[in-house]
Amino acid sequence: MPEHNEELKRAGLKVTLPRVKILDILQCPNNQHISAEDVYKILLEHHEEIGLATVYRVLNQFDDAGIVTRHHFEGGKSVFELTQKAHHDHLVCLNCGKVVEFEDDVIEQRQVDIAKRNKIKLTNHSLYLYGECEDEIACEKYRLDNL
Amino acid sequence: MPEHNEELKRAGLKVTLPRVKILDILQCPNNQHISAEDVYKILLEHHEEIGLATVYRVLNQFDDAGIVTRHHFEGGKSVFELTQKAHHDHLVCLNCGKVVEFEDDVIEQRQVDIAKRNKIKLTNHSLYLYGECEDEIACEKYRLDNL
DNA sequence: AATCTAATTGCAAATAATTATCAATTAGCG
DNA sequence: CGCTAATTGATAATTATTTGCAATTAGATT
Repeated sequence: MPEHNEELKRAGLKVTLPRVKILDILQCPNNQHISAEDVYKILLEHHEEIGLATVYRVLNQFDDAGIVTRHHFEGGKSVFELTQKAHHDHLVCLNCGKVVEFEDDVIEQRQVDIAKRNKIKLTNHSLYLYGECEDEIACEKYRLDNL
Repeated sequence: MPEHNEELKRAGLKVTLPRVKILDILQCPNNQHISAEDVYKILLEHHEEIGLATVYRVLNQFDDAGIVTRHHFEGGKSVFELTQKAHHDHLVCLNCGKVVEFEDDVIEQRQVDIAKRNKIKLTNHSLYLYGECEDEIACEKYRLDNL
């Protein structure tokens, strides 16, 4: 927990209950790639009286501070994940919602080359692969577990 | 124009004024990668009395029929482009909004491999590169021209 | 060409995701 | 401990998009 305090202070943010709780939730392996709405739902389940507006505000502050990374998966709403040390991209199952992270140096390098060739200084990129789990039974189980 | 009629009929859609006008707009080189709102604005400029809801509905029908492809660039709103024969990805300048299309067979192939390795049947993907034009003068000019 | 019917449209109201307002509360420096 | 700016909660506002429904219309059928 004290590591949370440090992270927040480093970002110039006061250590408040909403921020610490939200970091706790983001840290949980089940909650990688989670939407603001879902963070809010989990807070409710934990009987934390934190407003949805605060969740949005805090996630935006975390994004600005680089603590979380925002993604726009298909489906309209933003999802957030704790910023990892290493860059990676995402593979998403459209049936069960499972997200697999991957990194591919060849793809990364070709992106840089393409940008250079077009005389554009690359600032960031998003690569999302969408598909369906080949193991349908495991897929359905995952979907139900994360209803 | 008759080519529009054929395209619509093939999709099982009646040939109506809104649909033809919207296809006209999408076809214009200036309007590749255009939002529903912007299609609507152009219709207004052309004094076409077509409602915004109709624009959304038609674009969705075109998307379902494969006539257009929907993209989620950064910034929240969907943009549409006429579906091209060949798949391609996009490079977007965050200053002027210019969109460059590119295709890279190596990247495509690696995506397929990554999906296979993770036992997910790839259905589609989105790859967007974001950056800033290196030629700032041309960039600013482009931005102003497309205010 | 007149008729018919299901598809289409326009408008306005409804949703969904997110942001802004503002008064009340609070972290943490002095 | 007191102060002040940062933070929060509740609610209203915004933005992007969809939906309900009555009126209109494309195009198949007489």
